[in-house]
Amino acid sequence: MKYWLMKTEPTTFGVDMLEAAPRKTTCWDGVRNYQARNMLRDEMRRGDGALLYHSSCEVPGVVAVMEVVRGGYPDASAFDRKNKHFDADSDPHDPRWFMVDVKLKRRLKRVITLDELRVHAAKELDGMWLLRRGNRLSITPLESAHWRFILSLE
DNA sequence: GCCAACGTTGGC
DNA sequence: GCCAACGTTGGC
Repeated sequence: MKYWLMKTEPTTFGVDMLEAAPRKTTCWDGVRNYQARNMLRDEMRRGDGALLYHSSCEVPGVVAVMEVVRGGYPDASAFDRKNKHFDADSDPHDPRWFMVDVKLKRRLKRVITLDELRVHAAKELDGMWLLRRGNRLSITPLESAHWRFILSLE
């Protein structure tokens, strides 16, 4: 079992919308980056843990714990002409983009902010993807020790 | 295969 | 809105 951190802009899709979704579950579609695609397709499995992170908002930070309830499968939004993430070059018989399903396990009691995570960047959270300079990947792996430490801050 | 131009991300 | 950092594109 692996752990992940998944970024989203709350104005586009945040924890409120996830909580309101049927069975508090959603497909995580629209990822159009090859590195992230490879993780979605090859590495993310049912049962993995994922932290939900809000970016580009007033207080960026970790807001919830999720579980991957379905491993990588083709991202249907790539085939939908009307979808913002439509990709004419993605062949349904050889899909280019993948997604997973995630379910909200619980909201954190409070937001664990980016600022707070940074405090520990050189020690407990050394090597964490999110804290690396210039990192823009929307899905990143999380070491289990980092997962535990972040949740211990709650 | 190089690399300049361009687009996107995301904190501030 | 600014801008650093990075990914992608496309001419050569």
